[in-house]
Amino acid sequence: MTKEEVAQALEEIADLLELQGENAFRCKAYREGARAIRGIQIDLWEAVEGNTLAAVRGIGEAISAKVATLVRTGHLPYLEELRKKVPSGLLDLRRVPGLGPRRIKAIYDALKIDNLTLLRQACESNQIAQLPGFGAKTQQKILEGIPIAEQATQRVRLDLALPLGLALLDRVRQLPGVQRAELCGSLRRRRETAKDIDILVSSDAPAPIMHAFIHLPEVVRVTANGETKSSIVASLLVDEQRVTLNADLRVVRDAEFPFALHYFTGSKEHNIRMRQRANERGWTLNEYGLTDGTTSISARDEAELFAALGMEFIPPELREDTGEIEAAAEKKLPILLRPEQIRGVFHNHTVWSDGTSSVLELARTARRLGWEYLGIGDHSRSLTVANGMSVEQVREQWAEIDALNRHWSDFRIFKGIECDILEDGSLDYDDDLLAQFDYVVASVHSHFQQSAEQMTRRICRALRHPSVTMLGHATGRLILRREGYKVDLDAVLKTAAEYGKMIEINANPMRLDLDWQHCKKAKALGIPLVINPDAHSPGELEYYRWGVDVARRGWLEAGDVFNTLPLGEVCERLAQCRRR
DNA sequence: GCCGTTTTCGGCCCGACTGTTTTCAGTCG
Repeated sequence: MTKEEVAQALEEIADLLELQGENAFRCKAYREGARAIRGIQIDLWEAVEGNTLAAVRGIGEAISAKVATLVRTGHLPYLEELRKKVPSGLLDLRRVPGLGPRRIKAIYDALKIDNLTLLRQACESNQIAQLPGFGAKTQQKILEGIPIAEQATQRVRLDLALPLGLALLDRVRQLPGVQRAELCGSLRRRRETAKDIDILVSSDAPAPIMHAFIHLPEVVRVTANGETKSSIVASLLVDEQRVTLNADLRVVRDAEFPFALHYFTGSKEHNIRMRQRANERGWTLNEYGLTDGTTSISARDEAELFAALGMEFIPPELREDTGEIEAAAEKKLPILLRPEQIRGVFHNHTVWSDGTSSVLELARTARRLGWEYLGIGDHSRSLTVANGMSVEQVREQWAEIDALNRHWSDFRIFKGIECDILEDGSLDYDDDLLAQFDYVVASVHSHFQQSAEQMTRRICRALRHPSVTMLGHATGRLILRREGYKVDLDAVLKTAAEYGKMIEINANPMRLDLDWQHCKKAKALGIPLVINPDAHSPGELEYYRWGVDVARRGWLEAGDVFNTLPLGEVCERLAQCRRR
């Protein structure tokens, strides 16, 4: 049992106790326990055997005993008993925004509703609004939240799906008889979420490959098994989280591979336009080839396929029919940003607020990544839940960074802040202090439910502040979990352009915010984008790669992204921003 | 369930918001 699995078991206990109406602090204690388990530095097995678990803050006698049982046996009778008492569907209801444990329990006790389908029916027949403590508005909110909850159970975030896809691809590539193999579909295009994994293989002998595929160790169920196509349900631990997804394998002959690769990569909209283009030239394009009915055009790879239609190679990330076909025909596609062009990042958290490591630990990792600079942007004072920094702490942190900066001549730590944009668009410290940071990331962390007008006015006001350098996570969305706040992003972009402000691509795979669609708009307005991992630990600095994917989908080139600049130019530009 | 120079019982972060109420419960961050 991994720490993560133990932590998830404790969280499940918390969820189930909550749904039973258990004392909220008792539930919270299990959540704290889960957090503590995730945070312990030593090996879990050693901690259990050495009997040191109960000494960890947040873990007492009861939880350490349960963890010991879990680690030693892989089971926990207490949890299994709880599961029997609480219908499993109630956990799905927790995904509905605005539905917490108490309302779920109330709904279940009154109407025996234990799944999303029954919940929708009850809303539609006006039964929820009749319950004490509920009303028409609550019922409407629940009804609107059900699709979000359903979606959350169907799609999987890219950062979880891609490792599973790559693991399967790696297995497939090892199989005898496989000539070429690639991931296709939304994973290849690097969409934010995936609903399945598509793998394409070329081979002259599909049968043994099919057989091997459905017997891979990751397979938990076989849903289809034909001569050239098989479907499975695959499962893998990714970052200690269990990820389960459908996966399809298609086998074609090697001459067909480029056409099939293009076809199965999509998007559907892109493919339709490509087939239209082929038709205009008297050709037919499908997954097996490009032909005029009598002769077929051969292509060794996708580039030759595009060339046959008079186009540049279109990188998979651009294949959304948002202008890439026309640009490729005119040979005007952008030269997309590459991960190795990133030279540093801003907006990262340390133990000064809610991060897990010191400034020094983050800086060491940044240097190992080959970067020239690292920006620290801890939380500002209002965000007490994230241990936001007081003015005194800000000054202490500056002293620490100044001291560290004396160690390196080829590396620089910038003194930044992730400053809360308060309810009215003012900032969280006075102007004098703000002016002394190397840069300021301004972010919204409160009053999410303001009207679009209020929120837009609020963010635009913050952007006009002379000390603000860049806007953090522009919409606050959490992928598959929470919609962003209502805001007129076009107006925000316009203001950013007008006042010379940058906009962050928050590369945390749960956020990816600014999204790729708006990156394109920002680029058109000449707004510099900044890829920020929003790291809360050294390992999370690597999140920047997900931000590069967003940038690529947003047509960004190195010149559009601020943190591709070398240290000297970054210093100059930040100084310029402060003088304005 | 956890914790302890307010301590072994009685707190536990808390303010804002929404929708439901007519003073408050539930949810969220």
